[in-house]
Amino acid sequence: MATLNTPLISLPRNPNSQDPNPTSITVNNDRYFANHPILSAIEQCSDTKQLKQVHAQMLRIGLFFDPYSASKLITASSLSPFSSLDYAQQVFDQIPHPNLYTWNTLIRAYASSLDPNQSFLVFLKMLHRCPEFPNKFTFPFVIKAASELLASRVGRVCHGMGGCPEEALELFRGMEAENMKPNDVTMVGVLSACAKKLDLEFGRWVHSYIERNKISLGLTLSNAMLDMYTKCGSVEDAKRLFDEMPEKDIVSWTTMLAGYAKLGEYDAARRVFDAMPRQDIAAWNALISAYEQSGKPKEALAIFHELQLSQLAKPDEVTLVSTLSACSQLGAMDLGGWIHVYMKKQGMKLNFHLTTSLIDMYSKCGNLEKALEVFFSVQRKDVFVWSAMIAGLAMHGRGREAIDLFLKMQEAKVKPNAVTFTNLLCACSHTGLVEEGRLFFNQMKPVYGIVPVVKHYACMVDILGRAGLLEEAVELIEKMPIAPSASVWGALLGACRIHGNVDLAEHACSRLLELEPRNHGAYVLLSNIYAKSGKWERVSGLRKLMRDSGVKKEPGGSSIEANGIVHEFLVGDNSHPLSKKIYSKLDEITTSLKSVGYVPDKSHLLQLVEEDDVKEQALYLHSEKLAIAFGLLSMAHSQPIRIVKNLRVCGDCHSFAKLISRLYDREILLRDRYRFHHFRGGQCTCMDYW
DNA sequence: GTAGGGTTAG
Repeated sequence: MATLNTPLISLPRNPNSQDPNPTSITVNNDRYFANHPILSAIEQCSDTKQLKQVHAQMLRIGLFFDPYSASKLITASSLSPFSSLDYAQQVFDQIPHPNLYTWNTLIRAYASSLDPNQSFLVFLKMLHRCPEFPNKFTFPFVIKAASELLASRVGRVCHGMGGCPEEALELFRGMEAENMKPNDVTMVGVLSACAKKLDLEFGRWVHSYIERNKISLGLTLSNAMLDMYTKCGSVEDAKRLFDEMPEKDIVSWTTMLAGYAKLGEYDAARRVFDAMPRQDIAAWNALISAYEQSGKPKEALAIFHELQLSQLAKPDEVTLVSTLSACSQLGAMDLGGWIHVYMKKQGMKLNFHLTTSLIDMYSKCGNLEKALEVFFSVQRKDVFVWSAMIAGLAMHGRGREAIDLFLKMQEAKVKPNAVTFTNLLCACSHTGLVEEGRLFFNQMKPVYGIVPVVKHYACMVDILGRAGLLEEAVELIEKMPIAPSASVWGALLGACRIHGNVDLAEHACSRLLELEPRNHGAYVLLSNIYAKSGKWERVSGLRKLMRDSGVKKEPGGSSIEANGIVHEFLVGDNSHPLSKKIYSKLDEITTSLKSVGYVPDKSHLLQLVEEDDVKEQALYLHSEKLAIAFGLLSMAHSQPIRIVKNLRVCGDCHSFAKLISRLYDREILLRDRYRFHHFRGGQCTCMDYW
């Protein structure tokens, strides 16, 4: 055994000598000592006595505290012809902090023993004591023989846990450790959990596991696997499986359809839709929701209309949730309201999803009172319902009420989540509630157990920055435990615009552009700041920079719903059939506004427009002005003018709208990228704080 | 028994 005396040069410190706490030097690199000569000596042992000698040697020179080496010892003591599980357990118990590899080895040892159920106990201990999560090596070791009875029980539990994929997967792992052979029903639950966790690697492993264990791949299990592949982002794997399936049903087709649609491959999705033997409502819903969720609300509504015309299927709750969401995005309140009436006529009961969508739709379409009506009309409310209502109040600048609602939510014992806090902080920001914002932000972790993520920091920077507390905002950014995102710098930049801080703006802008070089919003904001302080040469420098780097300003657009039809206007748009009338109406408005002292604020107009175009300023009329003029032309006086804009409203359009609301005695509801502006009698609900 | 389509967000 001369090799046993080989000095252990490669060990950084001797763990077995003076160190009172040998655990501290456990090497985490499993293969660090893979070539140590002692390890081959282990393999040469032919009885327990020899093995014990090697063990002693390993302890003496410290090699034992290397997890990989210790595992070799466990393997030898448990799996060799002279195996002794008791001894293997002893060896294991000497390891101060066994790592995943070591645990796996012991589980494997028990799984191969006469009493495989023991491996389940070891597995439970591992879940309790091992800081690492079980991995794919944990399972193959422990699956030997099992009881079908228990397997199906666990299968059901897995299914019951469809809200908690994590636990379902853990159960599967636990089940394997208990030596229960999973059947196809179990695997459906496991795949469904994979799909929810978006774990492709594990999903692929489960696939091969199913094949290796000859679990019957029936229609349902195949469908579950299709779903796993599409959800985990591999539509290729799904397609391959789909083509191989001897039997397909409507679920298989819909799964493929949804897979393509979610990837934005709408043509492929449509081909699947048209090719399937029959389109039930789920298939329609898959198309509608894919469009709605990828910011294509018009396309979503077009499909909804097609569905109604075809009468091939009846809209259900899911259809209406997606369609309402499309209405929210567009500000299409007539259609949204129609859906609400339709639901009542159908006798549909409001579930949480529908309630949330209705509140969101009414809020985003500008009818906050109606949103509140829905909110108070339902008895039971979940965190989505509460959060949507808080968001609604927030975007309408009713921060105090949002906070009140947040407090009521706790009386109702509904636990707020991260989104609730985003909405709440948003409410504080729009209403300038600095103290409250600070308080809630600081309470998140200690009181509610919610760790602030970057979005919450962005809100907080926004709250502080808007209020002019730029130093405190910068301090917060510097102290952030996570890397500030573009939105954090964006919030700071926005604050610099309000408070005219050019130096800080330049800093924030450059940090933002480091993260998102093509963020045109950053250029526009900085340009606004330069323009406001009269630094025109810097404005043109910025313009050149944008041109050279090929960054284009996102064109502003506004939409307005009149008599059930959504009309869209782009900046300088003259494509509307009533364009001529709209422009002459605008002339008329401008003249009358000027007579009461309106002075167009050109700094917003000039900002990033090419020199030559500036001469044709009329071509660059902001879209909200066109939409307002159209609203005045085509809507009854009693009707408020509701406009949705894709960008933030500029100062000039803001004062323009205020004046119109007084001069023409019209209510104007303008939703911009960040919030609502509710103009009435020459005032705006944002109190000019936006 | 199990599988497809859904809600709040700087």
